[in-house]
Amino acid sequence: MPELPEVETIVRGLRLTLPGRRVTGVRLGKTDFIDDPAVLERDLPGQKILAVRRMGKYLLFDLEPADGSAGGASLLVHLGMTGRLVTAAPEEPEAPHTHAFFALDDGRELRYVDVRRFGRIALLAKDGAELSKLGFEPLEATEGQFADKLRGRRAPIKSVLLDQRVLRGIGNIYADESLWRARIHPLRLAGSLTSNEVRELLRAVKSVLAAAIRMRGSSVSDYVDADGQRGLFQQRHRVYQREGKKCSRCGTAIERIVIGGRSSHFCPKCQRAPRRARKSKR
DNA sequence: AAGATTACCTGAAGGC
DNA sequence: TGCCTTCAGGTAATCT
Repeated sequence: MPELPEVETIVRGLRLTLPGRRVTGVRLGKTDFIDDPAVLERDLPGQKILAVRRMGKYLLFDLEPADGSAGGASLLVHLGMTGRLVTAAPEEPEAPHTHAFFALDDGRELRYVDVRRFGRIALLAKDGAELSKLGFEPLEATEGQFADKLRGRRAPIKSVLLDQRVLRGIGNIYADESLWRARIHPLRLAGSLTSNEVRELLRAVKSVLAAAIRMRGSSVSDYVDADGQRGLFQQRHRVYQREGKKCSRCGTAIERIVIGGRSSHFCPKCQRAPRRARKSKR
């Protein structure tokens, strides 16, 4: 599923061709995941793509109106679980579940494909409050900023890592992998982490995200980048979807539990359970 | 009001 | 073989 490293890889790919292109037409299929389809069809054609950016797991295409005025709107795309953005020649057959076609002035098309339609497309006005609730960009956050976000929170650290208001862009894969690297059990209450643990966790988050970006993301189910290429970081996963396999540090079998409705993978030896959650052992 | 739970959606996988 | 159930999870809505 597309998390920060996957979205970053897609953004870097789209940046090679999209800036400077003008959208010449919009064609939509199913629209139940689009904020206001009529507005998109009416207002997007004619606008020029100035830049392609990422905020957490969101892609943002900064736009300039046809008349060159300073409109400052942006096209927002979230890939949900199964969303894909690909460029194609108009005559190329469309993949199943292709729900949006954006024709470009170089004769090509940007297409949005999404089996489950958990994604989102919206046209944002300039300075919309839309993304203001997002937390820090993980690769730029400081230890102090991260610590402030964790202070007093009584939810499991696993759930807090998934909370986009804390650090934006982390999903289930990188939450589990970060906690393993930092040797912190996913059920630990976020506010109970020591300052050493907070520091180690942020270091782990940054190193795992950076490594995943270098390997062009994780292709677990159906993620591919803007060129249709799979990522490679799934080869480096230490716990995610490795239940029953040996921990690469200590050889103990990886376990899976459900936290907040999400599966969580960890090493029961490297990541010591809080007292409250420890199973009685004889 | 933070934390927990559920709905949304479809295809893959497993059970029988 | 085929039908049924379960699972995957990002986010928003709904609960407690």
